[in-house]
Amino acid sequence: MPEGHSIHRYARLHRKSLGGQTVGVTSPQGRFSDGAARLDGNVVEKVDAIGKHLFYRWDHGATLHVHLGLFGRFRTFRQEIPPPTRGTRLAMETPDATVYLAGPTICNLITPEEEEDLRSRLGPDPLDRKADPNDFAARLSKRRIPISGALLDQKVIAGIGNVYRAELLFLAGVSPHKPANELTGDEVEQLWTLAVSQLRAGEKSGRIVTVAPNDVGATKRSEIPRRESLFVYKRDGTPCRTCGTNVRIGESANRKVWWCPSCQAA
DNA sequence: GGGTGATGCTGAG
DNA sequence: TCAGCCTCACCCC
Repeated sequence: MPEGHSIHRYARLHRKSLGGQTVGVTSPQGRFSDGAARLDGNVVEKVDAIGKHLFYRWDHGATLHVHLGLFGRFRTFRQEIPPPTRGTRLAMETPDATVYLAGPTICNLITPEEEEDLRSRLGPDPLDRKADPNDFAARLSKRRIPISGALLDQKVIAGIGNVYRAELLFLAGVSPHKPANELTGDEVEQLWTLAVSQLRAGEKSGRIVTVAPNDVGATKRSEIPRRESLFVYKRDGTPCRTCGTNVRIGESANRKVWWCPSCQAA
C-alpha cells in the first residue's frame, strides 16, 4: 500500500528498529546479493523518506535506495520469525527485529550524486515539514494537463498516489478534469493543506481514511471499516456520501480515477 | 490450483 | 501511449 504516507511510516519504524544498530543483511532471493554483502554487518545511521523513496544511510558511507513501486512491501517480525518468502529481495536483521522486503521496483546502492539528482527531480513533499506550498503552486501553474494527472506527477508533488489523488480532489471539491493551471489560488492552497493533513493522518495510522468517523456512523477513526473509509476511490456506481449522486469512474494518466460529478462539478 | 488485479514507474516507439 | 516489470492476496473453480 505504498503511497507517501506508508513510505514515511516505514522510515519512522525502521529508524526505530534498525537505526544505530549493526544489521545483518542478506538477499534470500539472490537479486540483491552483491549489495547485501556490502551492507552486511554495518551500522544503519539514518533512514530518510521523500515522496515514495526511502534512503538508508550506513556508517561506512553506503546508501540503500528503495522504491516499493506498486507491489513492494516490507514486513517486520520481532519473534517467531518465519523463513523469507520466495520473493524476498532483502532481509535486514538485528537481535530485536527482522525486516523483509519483497517486490520493490528499486532496491539499489546509490552514490551521493545519484541521491541528490533523484531528490532534485521531486516536487515538494507534504510530509516534509520544510516543504514550501508556494513551490507546489508554482509547479501546478506550469501544467496544462488535468489536475488529476498533475497530482500523480511526482515532479509536481511528491508522495501522492491513486487513492489520495481521488480523495483529495473530492475533499477540495475540484473536478479531476480541470486543467492544473486553471485552479484558483484558494483551490491550490486547499489541496496542499488537505494533502498535508491527510498524509499525516495516514502516516500515523498506517491506513488511508479520508472520511470522518461521524460521516459513517463510527465514533473513532480506528473503528471505520475498510470499505467505508473513503469517499470516492473504487466507489463507482454507489451514491456519494455527501450528496447521493452516483460516483463516476474514468481514466487519467493511465490510471482509474473516481469522482462525484455533482460535488466536483466541472 | 489458475487467473487477476493492485495505493508505480520507465522506456521504447 | 502502451507494454513490461515486480509479488502476493484474493477470488473462483
